[in-house]
Amino acid sequence: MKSFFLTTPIYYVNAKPHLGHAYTNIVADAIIRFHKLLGEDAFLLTGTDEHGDKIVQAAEKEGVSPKEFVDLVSARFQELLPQLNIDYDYFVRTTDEAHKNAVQDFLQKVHDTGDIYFADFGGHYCYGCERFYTEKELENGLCPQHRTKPDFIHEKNYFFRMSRYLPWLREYVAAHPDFIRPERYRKEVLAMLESGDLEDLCISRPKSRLTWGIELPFDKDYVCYVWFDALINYISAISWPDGAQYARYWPGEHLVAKDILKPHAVFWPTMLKAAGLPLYQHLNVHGYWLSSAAKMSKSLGNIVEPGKMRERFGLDAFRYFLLREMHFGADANFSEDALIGRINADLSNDLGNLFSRVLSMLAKYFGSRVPQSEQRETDDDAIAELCASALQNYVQLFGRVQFAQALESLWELVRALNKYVDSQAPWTLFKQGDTPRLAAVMHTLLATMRKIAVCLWPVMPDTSLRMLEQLGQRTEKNEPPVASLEMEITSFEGLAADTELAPSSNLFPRIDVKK
RNA sequence: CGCGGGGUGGAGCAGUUCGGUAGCUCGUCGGGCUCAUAACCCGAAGGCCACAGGUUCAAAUCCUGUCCCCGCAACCA
Repeated sequence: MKSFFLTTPIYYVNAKPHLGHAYTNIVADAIIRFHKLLGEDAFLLTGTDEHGDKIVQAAEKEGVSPKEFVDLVSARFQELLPQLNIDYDYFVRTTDEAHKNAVQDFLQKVHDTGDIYFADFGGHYCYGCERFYTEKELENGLCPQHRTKPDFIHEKNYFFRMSRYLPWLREYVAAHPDFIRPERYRKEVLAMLESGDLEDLCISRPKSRLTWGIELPFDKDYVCYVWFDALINYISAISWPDGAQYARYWPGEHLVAKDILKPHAVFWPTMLKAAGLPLYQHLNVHGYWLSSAAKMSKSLGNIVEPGKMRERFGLDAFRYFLLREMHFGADANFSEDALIGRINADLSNDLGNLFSRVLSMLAKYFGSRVPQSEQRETDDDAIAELCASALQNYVQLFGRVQFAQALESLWELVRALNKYVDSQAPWTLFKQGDTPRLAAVMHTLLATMRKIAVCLWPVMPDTSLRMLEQLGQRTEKNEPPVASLEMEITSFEGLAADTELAPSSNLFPRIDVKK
């Protein structure tokens, strides 16, 4: 069985989860389910990033130890996952012993090759940002974020000789168009690599300044700083270097938002290269949800709370909206009007109503049993052909993380079915007593609806199964409804005659817009 | 001249790689149907594709220049 491995970023635990986290998780879950639907052995990793100064400060503010603090917040992130129906396989924490050991192994390995060196470093350090600034970056000698004067600190630190691998990386990215996607971010990375602004990476902090971190294996007076800690979670969680899971699942792919493009597109590949490990297969980068055309932020008070959306509109409708509305990679606007618009137009009117009208006709004309189909005509064949091509596009686009386009392709089929109902006018066939023709039309409708329901499982897992149950299909909670989606493309069969159907359907009630 | 993305009917977007009748969804207006969740189907109005040049038989698409918006720094996916 083919294996598939996907990671979300590990979330930094000093803030409350919001729409962005929900989106990343839902996309990750949809991708994982898509691969399961293709019959693959898919593994989803998510987790929390728990080291650093800010954690210590936040813990102090709450009057608890750093360990107690991260336990609490990490749990809060983990609790969110079942609420969004995220089918993850492992939740990694950077405070896990296994992770710490892996980070130390990795550091030692790179140190042994001579790519980590110790050097004097002087710079303008802002304690608020927990980072050094160059002269150029300062504004009037002040930190651009905190508007405070940074301290000039002179200290020795460890550096990763990243510059050595940059020319190689540039070649690699140029030669592999799919490595970073969508294209816009690949271009941005290429520009970064060609700018010459990138240098070696400072990877340590002296313990005198920071203790809440992983100790360097080759110097007990230092802890590891950010990226050599955080990024390694992607392999520490699957038991690198010696575990069976690592052997089975690596290399996998990553899903991140655009704010952490550089670490994932530049630092991480060079780190892997230096340690002699295979590179990941794809870096999938998504954009931001904006609220009234502004970035969501606590200070603007335009935060969207996923929990509330779920309660009001249903989880699956919410998931559908997020995947359909945002063109993966680009920013998108979130508004309740847009959400309600999608629910009413796509889900209630097009899809829900299709199920409602067809199942209701089946109840009237065939006692809610799948009729035997014998008399197929060219109109029916046209639907079967359209169905095959829509599914093929769906699979292809979904695989390229183009979810909006994939769903659009599926909806072309949904709309075609509504049209087909009108053009065939089963109610007229019924009045005329043309049972063979009526049976063929109804069978064509049901068979296509079944395919649509199957395709939607990654996006709307619960509703997909509900649709299939209404079509008399046997389903298992949280299991892919078919063994292989690809087989569904090549054959139009899949619905046995005489199967008992639901007498009626109301999958997505319309949302009344009060004026 | 820092780098990147974007500017397409009222709204949101696709199309730009490899030039050839400007497309989709929503909204609006008119009609049809009656199986259905006041839904579905058909038709119509509405765009000098940011602006100015250029290449070409032909440009939203290629080239040059200009203007405007957004990221690359932030509590943040």
